[in-house]
Amino acid sequence: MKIKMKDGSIREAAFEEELGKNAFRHTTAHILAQAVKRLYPDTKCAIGPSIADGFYYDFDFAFQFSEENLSEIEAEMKKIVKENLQLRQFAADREKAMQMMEERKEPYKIEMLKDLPEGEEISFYQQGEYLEMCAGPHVAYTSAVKAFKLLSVAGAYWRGDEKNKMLTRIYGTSFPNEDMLAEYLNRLEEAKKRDHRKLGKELGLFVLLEEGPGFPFFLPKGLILKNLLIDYWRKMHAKEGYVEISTPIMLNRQLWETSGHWEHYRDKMYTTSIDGADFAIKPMSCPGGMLVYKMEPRSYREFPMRISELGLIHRNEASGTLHGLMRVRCCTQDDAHIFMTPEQIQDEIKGVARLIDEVYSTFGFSYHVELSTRPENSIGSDADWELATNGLKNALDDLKLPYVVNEGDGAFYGPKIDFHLEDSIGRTWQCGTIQLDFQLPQRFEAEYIGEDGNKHRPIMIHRVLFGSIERFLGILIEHYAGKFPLWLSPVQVKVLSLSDKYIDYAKEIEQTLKMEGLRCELDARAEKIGYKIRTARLERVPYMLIVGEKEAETKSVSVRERDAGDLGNMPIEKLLEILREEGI
RNA sequence: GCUGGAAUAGCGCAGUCGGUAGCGCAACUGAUUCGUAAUCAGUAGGUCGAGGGUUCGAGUCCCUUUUCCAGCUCCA
Repeated sequence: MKIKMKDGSIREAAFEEELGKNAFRHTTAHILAQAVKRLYPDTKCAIGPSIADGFYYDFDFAFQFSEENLSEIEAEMKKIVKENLQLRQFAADREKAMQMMEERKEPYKIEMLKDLPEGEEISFYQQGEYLEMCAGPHVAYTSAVKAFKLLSVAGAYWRGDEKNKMLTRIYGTSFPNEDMLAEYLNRLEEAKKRDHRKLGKELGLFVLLEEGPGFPFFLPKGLILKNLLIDYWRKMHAKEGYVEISTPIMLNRQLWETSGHWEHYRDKMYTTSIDGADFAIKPMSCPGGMLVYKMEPRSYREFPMRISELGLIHRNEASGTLHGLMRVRCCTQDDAHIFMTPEQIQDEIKGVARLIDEVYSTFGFSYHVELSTRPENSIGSDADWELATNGLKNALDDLKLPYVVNEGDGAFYGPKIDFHLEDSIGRTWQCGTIQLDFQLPQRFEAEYIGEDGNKHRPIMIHRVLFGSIERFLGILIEHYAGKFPLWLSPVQVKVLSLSDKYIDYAKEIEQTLKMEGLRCELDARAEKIGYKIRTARLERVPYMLIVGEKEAETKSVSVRERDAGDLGNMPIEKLLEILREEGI
């Protein structure tokens, strides 16, 4: 069973197990709140749920709270655990509940109370002197919480609305024993070593500089990766009946007015003027694709017409949201627009979903699916939205793909299916998406001649598989922890010479491998072999070839694999055979 | 954008009470010519993110600002 946690992450888990863990974490959140109230009685409490790997509690402190305060709270929490307080549940009617919360001067609880339906009994939990309005469930005694840790402090808007006051959120986690806590913290540390920003720097893949916040620079090895992903993508699309185009990154204001972007997406667009006319740099590729569609009369016989475009797009994302390659201001979307008849909708959506599954399986990614519905700031009629949303739903049902619904999270022109991937510490990122759009064809007055000889309006799908190549690459780096499969490795083989005496032979090997199309480097420094191996390993090079006297004499190489270690001595043909089998 | 933190050599970091900016790795030079995760010695490298202020004196204290980190909001 899939469970969507309050922090947005999706977990596969047995329901009872999940409930038990949640009750446990939720109780720890109560202990946290009780400790805070003891230490700083003026603090107002908001909410404190359990989340995927722990819990949080939102407070409104009467003073400037910082991480330095966490240790004194932890000390107080330990006391509460030791006191072994019982958590007693009781119900109260609305009036009584209101009275209790007013006595305790808890404005956030009062606000929540006001929103609860009339006549409903309200649940409370009491532990020692601390009273919390809460539906539960909880564990029975505070002493059950044997191991916990407060992890970080952050701001969070009251009720998740940026118009509201920002509260102070304390994150923590708890476990039934110290070993489990230590193991969790250790796992977190290990995961941080896979961070694509750290690996990107260590492996020389990309860099983000102060001169261009959110605008990544690709370094030689990173660009090899990016280009390899593109090669893979192009081959796949050629096979799937797509034609590729490329449209300008800058187009005039009128076009963006027609598409609706000027009105609905303007705050994220970079604009400029040319010869006195307004222009915008594209935040999406669809309007350009639309113009290509409209170039000449189209027939139903050409449908489904699948037009792909690796679009370089720019979006002025808010500064605080930037995150390595995962969230940038400039990226390459592996876009495609499919024009079709209404009858072709189901098959096309299913075809794209299958493609996405194929791509993600190739890299060994697991993903979850969300259906995002009509947002507030949208264009188009209710009927169109319903038709489009049902179209996506039916396709998902047909495919038997489990999904969660994300109300109001669709694009302004249509609903979408989103495919989410996880990074090394469990944050999820939207990558693939399939969007059904009735609006753009109308706005651009796109047409095709049907079987009946009359003009009709085509249906349009926008879709990406990677999402953005940058984000996908970020996920990829973390997924493999920098140890890319052979076919993706920026350097596939490194030749390590034992001393200068064998450099000529080492160069000969390097040349042979390069002629075979392998990405190969030679380490000919006057260093010991152990040191060269160490360097190559840190670079995560899949194969190391050691060449010295023995190899030069027998015209062979001694092979070391990144993980498997020594593979022994072999002729170069044998090595090539191994590499081909693995896939180059 | 919001809340809280951080910024010192290419990278990873130390720098106490405000009193001469340091360590390791990398780089460079020289020696070593070596058999599976670090050979030895030496050299060079800094407007301490930027701008202002307090002070006899600021990496250190204060203000402004930029970027980054965690989370929120938003999103591919």
